[in-house]
Amino acid sequence: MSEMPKAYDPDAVETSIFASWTEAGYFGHSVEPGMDPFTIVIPPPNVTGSLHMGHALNNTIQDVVIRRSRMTGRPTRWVVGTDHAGIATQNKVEQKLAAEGLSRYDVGRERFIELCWEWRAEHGSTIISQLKAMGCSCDYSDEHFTMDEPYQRAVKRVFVELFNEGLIYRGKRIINWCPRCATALSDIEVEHEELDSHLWHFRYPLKSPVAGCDSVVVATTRPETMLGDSCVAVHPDDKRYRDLVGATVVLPLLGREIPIVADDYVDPAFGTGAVKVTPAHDPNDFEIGERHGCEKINVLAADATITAEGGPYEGLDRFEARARVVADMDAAGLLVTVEDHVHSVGHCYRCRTVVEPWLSDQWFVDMKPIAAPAIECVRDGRVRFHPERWSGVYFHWMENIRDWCVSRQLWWGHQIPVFYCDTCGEMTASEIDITACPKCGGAVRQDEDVLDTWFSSALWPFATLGWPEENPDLDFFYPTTVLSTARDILFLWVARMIMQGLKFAGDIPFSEVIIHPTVFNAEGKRMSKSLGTGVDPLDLMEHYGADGMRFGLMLQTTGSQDIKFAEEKLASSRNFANKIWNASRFVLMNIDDDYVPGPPKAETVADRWILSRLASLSESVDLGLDVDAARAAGADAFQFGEVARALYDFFWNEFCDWYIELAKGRLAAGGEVALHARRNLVFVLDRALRLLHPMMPFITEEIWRRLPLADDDRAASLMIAAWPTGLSGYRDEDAEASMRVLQELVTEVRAVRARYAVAPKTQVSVIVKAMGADALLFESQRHYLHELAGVENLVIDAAASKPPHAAVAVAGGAEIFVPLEGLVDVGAERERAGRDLDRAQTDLDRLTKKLGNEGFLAKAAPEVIEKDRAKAVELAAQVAKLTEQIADLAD
RNA sequence: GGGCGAUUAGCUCAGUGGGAGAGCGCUUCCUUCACACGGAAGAAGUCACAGGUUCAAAUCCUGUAUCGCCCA
Repeated sequence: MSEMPKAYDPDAVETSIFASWTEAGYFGHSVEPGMDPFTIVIPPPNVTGSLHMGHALNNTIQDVVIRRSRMTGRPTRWVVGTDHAGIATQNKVEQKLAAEGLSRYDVGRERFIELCWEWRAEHGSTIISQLKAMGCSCDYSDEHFTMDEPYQRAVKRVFVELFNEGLIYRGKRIINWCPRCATALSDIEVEHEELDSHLWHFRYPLKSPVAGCDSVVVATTRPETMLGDSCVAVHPDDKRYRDLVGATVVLPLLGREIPIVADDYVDPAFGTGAVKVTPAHDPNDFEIGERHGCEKINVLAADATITAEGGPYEGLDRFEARARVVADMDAAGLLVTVEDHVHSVGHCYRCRTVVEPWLSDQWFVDMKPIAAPAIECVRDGRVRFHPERWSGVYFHWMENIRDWCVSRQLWWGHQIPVFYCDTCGEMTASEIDITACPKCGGAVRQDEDVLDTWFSSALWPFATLGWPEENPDLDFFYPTTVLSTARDILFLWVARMIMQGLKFAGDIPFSEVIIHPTVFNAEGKRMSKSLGTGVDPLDLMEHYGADGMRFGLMLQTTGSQDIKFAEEKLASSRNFANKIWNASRFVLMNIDDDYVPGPPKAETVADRWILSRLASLSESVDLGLDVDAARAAGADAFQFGEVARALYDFFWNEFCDWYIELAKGRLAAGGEVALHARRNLVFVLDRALRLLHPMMPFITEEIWRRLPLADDDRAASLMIAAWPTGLSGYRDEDAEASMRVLQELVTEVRAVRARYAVAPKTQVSVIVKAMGADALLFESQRHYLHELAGVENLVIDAAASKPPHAAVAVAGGAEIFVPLEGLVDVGAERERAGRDLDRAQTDLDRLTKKLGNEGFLAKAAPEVIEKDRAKAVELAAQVAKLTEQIADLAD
């Protein structure tokens, strides 16, 4: 066995360990009838993407739960792949063309799509290789892409079935138009932002005065849209305008004559109570226009310049047009006033351009019928959110769901499988491309638009398993088990997968949905590459190792919905890895070739204690990671932060700080004593490494392979070794209580040494005044005081009294005297003992009062009362001892 | 306007009814044969604020303030 270096070097092990896992085929999957599979589909990262902190967190979470499941022996499968990301990919390729002075129209649709595939071949595996660097145990032999040929068939099948059922329709509606991307967006792809703007009040003259009134004042936040006004609306009950309903307004600047109508939608309290109505450029105005039969005048072109309808403003950009309209109204004396106004402006979620509500022909999915079963499956608990409160957010959206605009004016994506006949006008949806109209045989042309990328990603959990073909994989692995994702795609993706899974795969797509926290930077701002506020996970892995980054993220993954990224947690995680490395190194250095593996043997208080703590750790890890264990205990699962802390505390504060130190003496003793100490160390280390492996796969694997284990415990890799079970028999409350007393004694003696700066090598004498169980415990474990506190001469005596020139302390029920000839500062000792006394007295007073409270005694749980009584007795004894010590120190 | 979350040590955050905790930072000491990416000891908090429930509140309820997110 090779010597272990003095410090853990992630670079030296990660690549080779990962290669060994790959070569051994551990990432693969197999159908094992009769077994309960554990499946995850990865949220497919954009093919244009590279790993960011959100990916790093989310994929660590998935790897943690899937590695644990694999170790429990369940057949596991982690489906990996990428999303074709319509807008983002198209942008990349267009940018490349632009560098050559070309647009997509110059190369044509067919060539452009070829270029997209080329781009994907060249760049599309970046993020997959980054997942490998993180150690993610995805099945890389089974990689999917949302534009794969079989996937395209699934998308077409879904579209055609929805079409034939009448759940997909085409219509002229107001949609959200991104002028930069030149495509429609669905409602939830628009991000609203409050902006400081103005409310402009315009005077619109009447054609002829009515009841002495010759004009009406309207207020608007988008002045340029007045070019498309086709009526003015007032509330029917608004007395101010009652006489004007039916009158005609002459639209300034253009001279168009438009009516004044009465409509309930108008809020009399907003602005002037009269609103200009632009049916082609506002969804509410569209409704008003429909009700009153007004013209829909489209004054914006696809690139957000003014159309010919805008008369003299034709060709101007929308913001330029706004300025000109305002200026011209002002010049005409029709600008009444300008108020400051904050309003919510929609931006494209891909490019941040201000979107325009715009009238155009688009395809929509009628959502209400497919939403109902998707609401039900969460309501009845078949699908559960973690944390549970996200189900409320889901319900709210699903219950108010609106039709989904699924057409996009892009080239890269799933082209809508609808064919129009130029001869008879028939519209046919077909899974296979057709060239002739099935009705009249005339020539057909396919709809030019593509589907929303989310339309295809909604099929991810079953399309990746081979749907719509019936096959064993789909039967066995669907529904999947866990879906882990960020909250920002709860509606865009998660809800739609649930709806489509139920509708097309006949079952929920997954049962557990983990909504993980969002990672913000240290200032609490969104991480953004363009703003330079991001942190690159690859840099972090370079500094802290993959395990350090993973564990550091897990430490920060608490119930909170935000993480303010704390890099120092990664530093402590790297240090933690090094600590484990060195503890393991110590254990292995103390094992020679003659060592015979064997079961652990709880010979000493320390052995019983560490085994009990190990059992407790095992339970905590299961509770935090296993959904069934958590549910049985009435808790929510997926408590990654708590699990990470439990592992950290066990390894560092219990195994390293105490157990290894306690074992040193026995190792030195040789013979049977040393043999059992070694076996215990190896056993505890083995089980603890298994528990840690899902979070820190590399270092645990590297160490574990070096452990001299019995054949029963061996496996070719820790990755496929058995998950620890059956440790609960090691629980031992007595050993834990004894250990607490011993630790207290050691700590008190160390504190005395530190107080008087006793040199580390100098041994001290200690007199302990103790009786009963404490005395027996100290007697049996007296060597520990020597090993851990440098105590050479320990006297345990129930009748001891304080020698002169001694430092004093109390631990549990025992009094401690440390004679330090010529060193002791009596004043300092008194001060110290006085502080201890104050603290003990305060606690005792509080408890005495509590125990004297009738209400407490009558209503509190008996074990709580008992615990407080025992504590009060101990405190009373301490108070007496400290009082006595202080009196002695007065001499 | 509606909903959700947060407010605990200098910083980042755990802790959901019964003794205020961790990591980092800080102070003192120590390179002792696993580890200085280390060890030992220590200082440090009005648990945002105000009411309420309870024998008992950081924890449950109500309200307020501040910050963040989502929806309309």
